[in-house]
Amino acid sequence: MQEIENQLKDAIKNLYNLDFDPEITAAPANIDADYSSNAPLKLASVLHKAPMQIAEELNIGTPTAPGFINFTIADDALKNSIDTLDLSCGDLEGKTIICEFSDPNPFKVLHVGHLYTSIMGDSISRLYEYAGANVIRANFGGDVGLHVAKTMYILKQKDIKDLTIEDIAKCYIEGTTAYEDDDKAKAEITDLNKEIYKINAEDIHGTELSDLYWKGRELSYDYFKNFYATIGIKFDKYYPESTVAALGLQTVKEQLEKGVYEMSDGAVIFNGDKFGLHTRVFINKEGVPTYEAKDVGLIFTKWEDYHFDKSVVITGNEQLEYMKVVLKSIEQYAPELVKKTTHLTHGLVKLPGNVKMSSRKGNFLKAVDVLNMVKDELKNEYNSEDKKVSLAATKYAFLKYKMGGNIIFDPKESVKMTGNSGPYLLYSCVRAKKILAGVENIRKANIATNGELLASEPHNDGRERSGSRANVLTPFERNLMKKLLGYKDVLSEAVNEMAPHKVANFLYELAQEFSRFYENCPVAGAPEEAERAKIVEKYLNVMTHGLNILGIEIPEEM
RNA sequence: GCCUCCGUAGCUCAGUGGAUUAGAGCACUAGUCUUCGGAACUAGGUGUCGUAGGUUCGAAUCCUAUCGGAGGUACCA
Repeated sequence: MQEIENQLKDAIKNLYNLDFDPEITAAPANIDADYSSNAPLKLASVLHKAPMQIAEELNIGTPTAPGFINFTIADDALKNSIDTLDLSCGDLEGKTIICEFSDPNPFKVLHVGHLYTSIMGDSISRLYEYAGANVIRANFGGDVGLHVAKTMYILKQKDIKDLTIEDIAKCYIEGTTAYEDDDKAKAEITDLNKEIYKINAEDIHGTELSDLYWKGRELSYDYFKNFYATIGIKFDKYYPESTVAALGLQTVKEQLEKGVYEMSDGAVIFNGDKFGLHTRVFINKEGVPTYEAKDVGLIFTKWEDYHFDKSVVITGNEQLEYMKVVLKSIEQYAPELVKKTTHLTHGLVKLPGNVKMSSRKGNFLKAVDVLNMVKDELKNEYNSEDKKVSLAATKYAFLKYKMGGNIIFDPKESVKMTGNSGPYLLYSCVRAKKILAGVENIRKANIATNGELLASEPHNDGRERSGSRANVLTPFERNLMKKLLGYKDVLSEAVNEMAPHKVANFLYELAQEFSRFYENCPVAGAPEEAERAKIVEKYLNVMTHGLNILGIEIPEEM
């Protein structure tokens, strides 16, 4: 494929003295060719010639109306390309990329949205690692703030001996209700909020309130770490909001004097209206830094810690314009940091019927609920408790979607393990492994009966020898091989666009090709055993590689 | 009101300048199996690509308008 591109490029250069990067794509299934280029159509307006004329003048491949050039690749060339298929990529070698995602708040439970962003963020991190970057997975969360005060307000009224995360979750819902419905509670929670800031900032221990706070905080972080471990994700760095709040506060105050931020109604704001954005509060009239100021502190802290080449922040869509305001304000005094920062957003996870989940109201799906539903399905339908399979099903169910739009998570549908699903991919890999094991067994049996030398000869069962079968690959073999050759392009697209779903969808299509090959092309013991085994091996390499980018491991059996 | 994103098959989604016929999965129907494991394969689609204009040799894809949905819109995150 690369050779075709180079040949075409040279032909264009020689004939028209033009530097042009032709696009080569896989030909559509109903066309009798393997690859195709639309270069003549693209060149038509530049050269002021009819596309077909250009296609013919180039004298390469097969010119086809209205101006495509089609290419058919010979079996030997195809085999050679498969043999030399190289998956390595060093585009981001030496770069440091900090990837922030998941961002759960202590004193709250992890819901399905956290599961989604965690899986997505990890996969994007893996894409960068594949490209050679040093990736730091960062996790930012509010260990101080109103939500903590709301939870603590209820928590301190109760006499709980062994505090659990469920207690905390329940108290948060009660606290939010009290805050919204009861003015007296609201005032107390506001005071409590300031008190908690103080406990945190001055590291106060020994009082009833501070002990409860530190206990709850520790419990939350342990709970997060345990959960991430069960889904196979590890963060390199936790940034509790309290650790960046001071720097944020200080920075905003400094820039207030320089006129970037302004006072309004007793609060420090950034007037985004000037930039076509909206205005937001960075320090509220109580003197407490809001999330905005903390994000200012965070970006500078990240820079001090890592001197990153790129900083990716993944959050929900609802923070899109919020983040624009924050970044626009920072751009006024640290434009180089903003230039290195990319904000990626994902949609909400909703229940069928477009029901929005709300942790404040308590009608939501917890992250662990989703894992359990998948586990139950696997147990009930396939009598299996394989953790790799249930995790693959969960991860793939989220990763196959393009990031950005809302996801409708139907618990019944999303746990299915047929069709375009993680287990389907794994199943094809397990089959591929069985094939290779079968081939190996035959080889061993041959050694036992014929000795090492004879057995190393190509397998011969009286029919044609495999070496004599050049240029008669079946369509099933050809399709699978061509698909395999398309993997690298998909990978580089996925890296550039930070789009794991492209890898996911490619792997599914690849697995479909493999299944067709599997149904139609026997390997072990067949005359074509040697070259087919090579294809299967390559398939397994590519699948292992791609699934690794999705954070999915292949089991031995299933 | 203003800003951002989305609208593709009954449902959930890919495709975002290129191929006479816009693709997958789910669901539904009918087949394939003494198999290298059936979590599989094959066959079955009357889709106003939200609507209307425009740009282009060519538009689901780009532009404009419009309708519908979601999110945001100063002291939550």
